[in-house]
Amino acid sequence: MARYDEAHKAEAQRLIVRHAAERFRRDGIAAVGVRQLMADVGMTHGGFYTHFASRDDLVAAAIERAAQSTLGYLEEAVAAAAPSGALDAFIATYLGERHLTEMARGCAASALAPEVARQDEAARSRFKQQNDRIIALLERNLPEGGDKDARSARATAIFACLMGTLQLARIASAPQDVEQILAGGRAAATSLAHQAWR
Amino acid sequence: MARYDEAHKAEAQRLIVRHAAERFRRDGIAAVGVRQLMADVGMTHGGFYTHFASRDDLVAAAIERAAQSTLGYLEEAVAAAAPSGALDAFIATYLGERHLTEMARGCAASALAPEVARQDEAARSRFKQQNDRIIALLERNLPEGGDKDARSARATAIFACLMGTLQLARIASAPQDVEQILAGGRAAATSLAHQAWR
DNA sequence: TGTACATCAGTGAACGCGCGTTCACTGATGTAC
DNA sequence: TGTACATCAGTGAACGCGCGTTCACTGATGTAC
Repeated sequence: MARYDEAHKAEAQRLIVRHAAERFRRDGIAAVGVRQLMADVGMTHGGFYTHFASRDDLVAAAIERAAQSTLGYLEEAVAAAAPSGALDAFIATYLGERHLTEMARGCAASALAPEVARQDEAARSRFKQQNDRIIALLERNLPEGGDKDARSARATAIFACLMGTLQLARIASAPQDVEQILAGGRAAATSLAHQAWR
Repeated sequence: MARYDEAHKAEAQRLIVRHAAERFRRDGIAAVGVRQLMADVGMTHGGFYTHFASRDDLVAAAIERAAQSTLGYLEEAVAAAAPSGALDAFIATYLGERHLTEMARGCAASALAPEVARQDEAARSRFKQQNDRIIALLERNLPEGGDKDARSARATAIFACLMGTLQLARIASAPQDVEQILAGGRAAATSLAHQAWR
C-alpha cells in the first residue's frame, strides 16, 4: 500500500511510537525488538525504516511520548483538585493504585531511569528535559515560600522520593507491604513539601 | 583442566558471580550475555553450566552478591563514623561521588530496581529481602523515638528518597545539576530522619 | 468520466551476528597401588 | 618414589532462534490528461 493521503503515514508512525512507549516501559528498552513491535501494530519489520532512521531514533521518540502523556495525566489530576489540594492530588496520583500496576502507561522515570542512565549524553539530556517538566509541575504546586532555587531543589527531592517509592512498591508482592511502602512515600513527600529544610 | 582441589571450582564460581554482579549493574541484566561474561573471566561459555543451572540462576546469585557488598560498605561507613554521625555517614556514602559514578559497584536497587520489578515473584521477593537488610541498617541509625512500624516506614521512605535521588543524579550531565540534585537529596533525607511525620 | 502513469508506504527475503543451552570430548589433577 | 587410572572442570561445535538493518519489489492510491 502507498501513496495514501498525507495523514496516513503520520498516523502509522504515531501508532508505532505509542505502542513502543508502552512496551519499553512494560518490558524495558533492551527487551523490545523492532520485529515484534511492528508485528504488534500490524506491519512487517521492513517498513520500520520508512518511519525511523534507527531503533535508537524510536527509543528517543517513545520516551518523549511517554513523558508527555505522564505530564498530561498529572496535569489533569492537579487541575481537577481544589487549588489547596493540588499537591496532594499530584502525590496521590503518582503513588496511586493505577500508577503502581500500570507500569506500561506510567511515569517513564520510574520505569526506565537506570536504563536511561546507561545511555549516551544526548539521550540522558533529552530524558532530563522531559522529567524536569514534571518536576516543574510539582514545583508550581508546592506551598508558597522560598526562593526559586530552593523550591526547585525541593520539588526535585520530592520527585525522587515519589519515584523511588513507586519502584520499591513495584518490587514488593504482599499487598500490606505495598500499601505500607506507598503510605510511607506519601507521608514523606507531604512532609518534604511542608517542613523547613536544612 | 579438572579435578583440582575442591576450592578451585568454588573460586571460579565466585569469580563469575562477582563479575556478573558488576556487569549487570553497569549494563543492565538484559544486556549481559553468558558468552561474553565467561570470556571476560577467561573461560569458554560451555563451562557456565558446570556452575549454574541457567542464566536466571546466575542473575539471582549476582544480585544477592551485589546487595551483600553494598550492605558491606554501608556498614563500614556507618561503623567508621561517630555514633551521632552514623546516619549522616550513611546518607553521604549513598549519595557520594563514588556511588554516583561507579554504578557497577553500587547499590543494586538504584541500578536495577525497575528491571527487577519486571521479574517473577520469586526474584522480586529475593530482591526485596536483600534490600530490606539495607533499610534495616538505615533504621538502626535513625534518631531514637517512634514505634517499630513508624521507624521502619520512615527508613523505607528515606531509602526510596536516596535511591530516586541517585538515579536522577546519574541522568544529569552538568556537574552543577548533579551536585544540586545530590544536595537536595541529602537535605531531604536528613529532614525525613529528624522531622515529625504525618 | 475513463485511462495511464508516477508515487512511495509497506513487504519480506537476506545480511551477519549474538543469544541460551546441550553435549561429546579433553586433559590436568588427586588417588590408589 | 613411580606408574596407572578415575575424576570432572572446562572446551568448543552445534542446536534453533531473534536481533537490527538493507534493499529490490509490490501494488493501492492520487494525479494528469
